[in-house]
Amino acid sequence: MNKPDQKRKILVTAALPYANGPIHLGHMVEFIQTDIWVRFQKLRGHECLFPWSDDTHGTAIMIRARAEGRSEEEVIAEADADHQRDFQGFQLQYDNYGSTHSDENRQVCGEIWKTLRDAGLVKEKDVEQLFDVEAGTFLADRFVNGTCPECKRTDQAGDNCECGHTYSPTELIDPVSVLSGTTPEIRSAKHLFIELEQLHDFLRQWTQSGEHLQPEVANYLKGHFLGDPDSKEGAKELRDWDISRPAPYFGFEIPDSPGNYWYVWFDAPIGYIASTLQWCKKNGQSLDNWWKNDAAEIHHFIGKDITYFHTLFWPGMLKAAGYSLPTKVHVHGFLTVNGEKMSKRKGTAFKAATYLKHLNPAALRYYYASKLGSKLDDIDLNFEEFTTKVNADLVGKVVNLASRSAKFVKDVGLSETYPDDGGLFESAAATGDEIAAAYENCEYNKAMRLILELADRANPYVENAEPWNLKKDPEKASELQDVCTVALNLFRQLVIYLSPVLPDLAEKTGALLNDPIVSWDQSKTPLTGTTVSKFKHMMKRIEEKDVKAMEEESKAEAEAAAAAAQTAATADQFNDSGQPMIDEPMAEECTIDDFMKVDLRVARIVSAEHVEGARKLLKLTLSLGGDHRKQVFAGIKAAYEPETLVGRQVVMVANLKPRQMKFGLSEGMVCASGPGGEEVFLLSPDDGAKPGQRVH
RNA sequence: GGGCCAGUAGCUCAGUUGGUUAGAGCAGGGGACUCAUAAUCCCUUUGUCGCGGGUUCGAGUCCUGCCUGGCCUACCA
Repeated sequence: MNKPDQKRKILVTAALPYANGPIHLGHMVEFIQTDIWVRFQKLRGHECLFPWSDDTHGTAIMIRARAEGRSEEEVIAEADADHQRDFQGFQLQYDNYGSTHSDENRQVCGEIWKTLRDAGLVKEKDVEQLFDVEAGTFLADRFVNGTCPECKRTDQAGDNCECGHTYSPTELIDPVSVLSGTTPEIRSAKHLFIELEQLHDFLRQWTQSGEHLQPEVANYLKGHFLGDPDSKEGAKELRDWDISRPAPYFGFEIPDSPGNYWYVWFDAPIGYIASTLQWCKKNGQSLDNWWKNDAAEIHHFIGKDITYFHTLFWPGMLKAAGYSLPTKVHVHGFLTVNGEKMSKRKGTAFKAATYLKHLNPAALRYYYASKLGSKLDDIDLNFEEFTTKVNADLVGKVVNLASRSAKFVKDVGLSETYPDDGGLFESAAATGDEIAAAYENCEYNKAMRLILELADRANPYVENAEPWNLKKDPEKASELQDVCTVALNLFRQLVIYLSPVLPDLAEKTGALLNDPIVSWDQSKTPLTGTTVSKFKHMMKRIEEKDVKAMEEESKAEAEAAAAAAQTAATADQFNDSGQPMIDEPMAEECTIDDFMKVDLRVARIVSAEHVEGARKLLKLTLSLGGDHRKQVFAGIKAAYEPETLVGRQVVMVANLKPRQMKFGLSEGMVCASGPGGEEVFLLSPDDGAKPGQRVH
């Protein structure tokens, strides 16, 4: 299809990491897979662009921001920084890193939306959904628990029960909002839908052509969604896709539908385009050159869980909006750890950052490469295998070639002409096409196998040539140089083949032989006549203690998180630190009369605002019920966003003598604990307390 | 419940359109070497190819039933 000597224009994407959490080694399977493919294409001399982005919208981010008392923008900015730090740690080579909460994304979403409207694909329908009155939000399924209408099991998820039944959250018996613990009410709201069925014929043709998808994936779509017009059951109708959410929602408001927002799955994949647009602006290119150009290929790398979105909605949207369709969607399986599903609770959902503290990114890149094929099978991270594989293959076989021969030619460099090596170099060069095909088809495991077979031929060559004996005889100096020239060339050839996986090793090899590795074609011609630098260690062996240290740390993180969650949820942990009492020792004994002098009252915050010029203060208006209002300046600016405080009940000192402050009169104090700054924790009464009630 | 995928040596996997005694790496056993990060090289043990039927001159490979595991099952991000 594509001749190897033809320069291709390739746009590659990986799934956009969600801004609601850290990157773990499961994510890294896909990101490393994508990065290897991108580096491979560049090495082959193709023009390859990898625009990437955080995925930032949706209810989950909104809820999290509220819970943490800060803005969504703060939450996603922090996630963005954390994600990119991890990606750089793993040597991922993306060209642009955007955000789905960007101007570019809003713009492209708007343009695509308009074409969908104009094409008559959008329709409105009323949807009944559970609404949490206290939290003031509609509840996505996962934010509701209740009793299964079928088997009456209690405490089941909003859309399915462990008995296997699926239902709508509105059918739940005794539904409870997991946000507030209150009983939500059913409310009807207008939603916007895309009538995907209008694109049925196109989607069948596109998914079943055999060009764009792995056969299992095409099969899955046919069996599940599209049906088969030639079968007994016939074609199935594609359901309408609900792409709007009513306010409040963190996302983009739909321009022609005020109060409604695009569902995160509408704007997330458009983030691929928006990130490309950002890159184009910086580099003076036209977006259409990538996204509306038949000569440009588009490749998506995704996990099998999001197949549906990328193989039906996404091509449907692109088609309707006049953009290029994906050339290929590459779907991969999940990561298991030591044969089991990753578990945050058990601490086997290793964070990328935790891994990087203890281990070399190259090791994981190689290990994943050696396991990844073109199928959807899950791959397993087994640390014993990981250690032996990296040590035996990379250090023992590949790097060893350089480490056992480079120092013999440090002073003389490589021979001027490439010596007779019995055809080793040439046959390994011939294997290059097969290795390249394996990379191209995402069969990295096959590529690694082929490369290691070559390494298994190179080491015996050195063994038989015995350079360490040649060294002893000054008359055999040129023979020694020749043997090492062969060994180093075989080594360099392997490193070129491995360079998409191990960019770091490629760079060090370039430095050793004073000829940087920049192109796949360098594997076809031996390097001669260059000087050879002093050999330095290129890759460290993996030590068991480092693996153990990472496992321990991850386990400790998991336990700490679990303990924190439990303390918060049930206050059932009595192993609290003694530090606060040390920081602030007990005050002098007081009498009940002393205490009664202080009039503590439940109050509701009815307004909260920033005070211009104040560094620490927020201005609060507190209601004690009826028309009793108090104005209070509280030093909690660093810990709370004003919007999150409104409506909240707190405990205040109501009879405190008013005090004239720089910004106005303060008529009381809100009770809070903590040392100050960001560490301030307001006191709140339990549910049922009423503003104005005295605290005894 | 329905669907997709997988099940080959202790472990990780290769086995092309069915064709001779089923392969590799790691691990295990024995030996060699000492240039190299206890690295390397040579030799070597191990299989009811998940189970049962069927098609065929011939099945790991095709069909079928079952068992086991992973995943998916659209308003979940």
